[in-house]
Amino acid sequence: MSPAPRTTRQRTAVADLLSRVDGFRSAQELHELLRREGASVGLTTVYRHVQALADAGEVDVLRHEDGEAVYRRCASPAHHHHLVCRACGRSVEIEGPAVERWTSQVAAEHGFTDVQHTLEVFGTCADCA
Amino acid sequence: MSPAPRTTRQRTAVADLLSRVDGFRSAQELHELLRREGASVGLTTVYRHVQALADAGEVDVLRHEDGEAVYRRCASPAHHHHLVCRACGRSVEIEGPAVERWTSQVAAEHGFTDVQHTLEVFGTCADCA
DNA sequence: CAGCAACTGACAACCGTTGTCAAAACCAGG
DNA sequence: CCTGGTTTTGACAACGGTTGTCAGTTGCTG
Ligand SMILES: [Zn+2]
Ligand SMILES: [Zn+2]
Ligand SMILES: [Zn+2]
Ligand SMILES: [Zn+2]
Repeated sequence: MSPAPRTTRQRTAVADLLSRVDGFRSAQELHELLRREGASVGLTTVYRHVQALADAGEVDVLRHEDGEAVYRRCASPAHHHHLVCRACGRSVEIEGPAVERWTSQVAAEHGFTDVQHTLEVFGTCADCA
Repeated sequence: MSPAPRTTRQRTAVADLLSRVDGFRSAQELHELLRREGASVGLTTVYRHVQALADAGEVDVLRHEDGEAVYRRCASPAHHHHLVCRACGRSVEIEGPAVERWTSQVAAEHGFTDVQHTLEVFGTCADCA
């Protein structure tokens, strides 16, 4: 089984930052924020931790239109989706039981198995409008 | 205004291939398929046409988990989503009026404007299972 | 206080994609 | 048909986000 990860200054710094920040941020943005705070962490290391957290399900990942991955620590550990501001990245966790039902139903109708889905809603938030 | 694009061998080859192929394919896959058919087209040119078709709304684009863009000529010009096979790329166009209503409603509730959404369903199709 | 395994980070490599630009192909107008 | 200009093409280089490398550092355990 996987060995427990060590608690290093860098790991803590990345995890803490993700807890403090509101909205989805790219690895490079997080790297830059850390550098400004003085708690400098190598870019490679930021990538590693951010991915480890994603694998552990502690942060959510989604992709910008250009393919860049952005990360966010969400309040809910349960399956949910996001309403994301295009301008500032701020986001709201949303749930839609009806959508969940619909996706698995339509997939079954077409004989698909191992079904997953991605659903994100993008817009401009009130502050950015 | 934009000048009408010329009908060249390459443009026709890419458009035809997209019409014949069932499922989402990357620019590189399309390039390779064309090369095998003998109708060789430069990779750069494939990228250009595939993007032009996407801009014109004639093909749908979505992104694989790793960020690679894949393209497909869909039967319906109207807004729709996809049920995509992870293994072979084959896909079915799906519509969910309820989902459309739900997304705009929840976005409005949170004061978001200019709302768009992405929704794709991934699974393993019957043939690939 | 070892001593070893895990972690770090500067750097290079990777890969999909986009920019460049000279050569080739289209398409009027003559 | 030619011919001139405009568009298109494609080999190649550059780009940007991400991942691999590996020697040096750091936590942790015994
Ligand atoms: Zn905003
Ligand atoms: Zn869901
Ligand atoms: Zn399949
Ligand atoms: Zn929709």
